[in-house]
Amino acid sequence: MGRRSDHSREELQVLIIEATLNLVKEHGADRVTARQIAASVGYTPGMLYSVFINLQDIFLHVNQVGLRTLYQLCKNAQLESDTPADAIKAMGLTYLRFAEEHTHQFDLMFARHIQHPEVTPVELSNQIQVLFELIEGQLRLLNRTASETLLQQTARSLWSGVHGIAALRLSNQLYLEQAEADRNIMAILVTGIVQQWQAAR
Amino acid sequence: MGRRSDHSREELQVLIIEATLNLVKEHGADRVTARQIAASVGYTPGMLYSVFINLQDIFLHVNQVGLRTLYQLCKNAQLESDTPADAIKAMGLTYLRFAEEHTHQFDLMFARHIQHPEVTPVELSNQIQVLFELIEGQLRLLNRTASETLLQQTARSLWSGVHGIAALRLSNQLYLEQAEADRNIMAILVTGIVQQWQAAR
DNA sequence: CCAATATATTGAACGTTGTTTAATTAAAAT
DNA sequence: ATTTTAATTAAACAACGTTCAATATATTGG
Repeated sequence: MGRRSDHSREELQVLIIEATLNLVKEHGADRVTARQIAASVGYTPGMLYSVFINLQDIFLHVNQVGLRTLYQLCKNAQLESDTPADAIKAMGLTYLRFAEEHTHQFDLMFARHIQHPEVTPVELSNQIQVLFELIEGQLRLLNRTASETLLQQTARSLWSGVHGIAALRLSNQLYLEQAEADRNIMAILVTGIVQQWQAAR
Repeated sequence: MGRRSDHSREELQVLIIEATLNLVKEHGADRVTARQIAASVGYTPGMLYSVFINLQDIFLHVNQVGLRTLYQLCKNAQLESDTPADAIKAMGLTYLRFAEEHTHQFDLMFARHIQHPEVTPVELSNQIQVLFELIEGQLRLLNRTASETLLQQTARSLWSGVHGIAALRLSNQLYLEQAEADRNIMAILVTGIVQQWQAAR
């Protein structure tokens, strides 16, 4: 048709990202096609490439939205908690819930090689580091003398642990029939690591 | 050409699986195509579908090989260890090393929705459960009174934790410059959980 | 030993996919 | 009103997984 300008470049960007997010949530990233995205914003596939570099670039932006959401959820969970240890458990629970309720989105965010680039863009890596800092902050409240290095490693140990539970849970590789098994496993992991951290000097 | 019978059905199966494993190791599963596999065993793509259902079926068989390898490596690591706690750490290290040395293969095995079916076939799930039992065996040596439920959950907490570290490590999402950071993080995780398990009743 | 049957393998096709680009068409500028 | 500019499209490309009729070779029966 030629120039339509129903939407500005920025509006188009937001439109595409939101449409893609919805499609991902419904069908999973690996079933979302450029033609689907284009159709759902009322344009042709070619247009997408005047706003983004390629599909991967679109998914990257979708993941930014996801990380922002996850951060807000963790932040809220933390604010509603009484003690630092509770805050950490609450964030873990939030993480598990997010993975469960937004499975496809979670997959896109963390499953390697599903549309992931060789190097994570700085905007994304910054957002992840901010999430780490949320845990580090709570940990520091529990132990003011331990080294910064140990603090960072402990935070990553917690984060990785919870992430692993979420990942295996989603692919049904925990092999425990009990309901809430993942919650219990998380509690074991978190309390074990936190106790050790509190005793560290 | 028609009937060639250079190889029996079973030979062909093994040939295809091995060829695919090599291609996966080199390029990653998402870059491996049916045409590549066929070419590397000296046949045309159509033939693959007389031996396997589809590409996903081939990858599933490749993963069986991977799990067998991983099991053997863990078993060896365990046998070379003096104490149960050491054995668990050694298996964790083995896991991290496997993920690092066979990144693409590891991705295919554990990254959700990279050619994964809705339900994991029983042969695969059995192999994973056997891996769990390796940890459970060592844990039991450290505490003979705690309940079976807690034992299973603790084993999964350890396994998930190590898995999470490997997964985040591979996608460069640990954000620690220090060499061997993943090893340290693993040590923190394992000792924390194991200590708690030893104290449990 | 040759003809008939059975079957392993192919070759070509189908419907998709992501991406590129020339052509088009409408808005903006003159 | 005409020219310029640029947003959008339509069509094409190569590559993908998969299917299936055609084919060529083994195996069988006479």
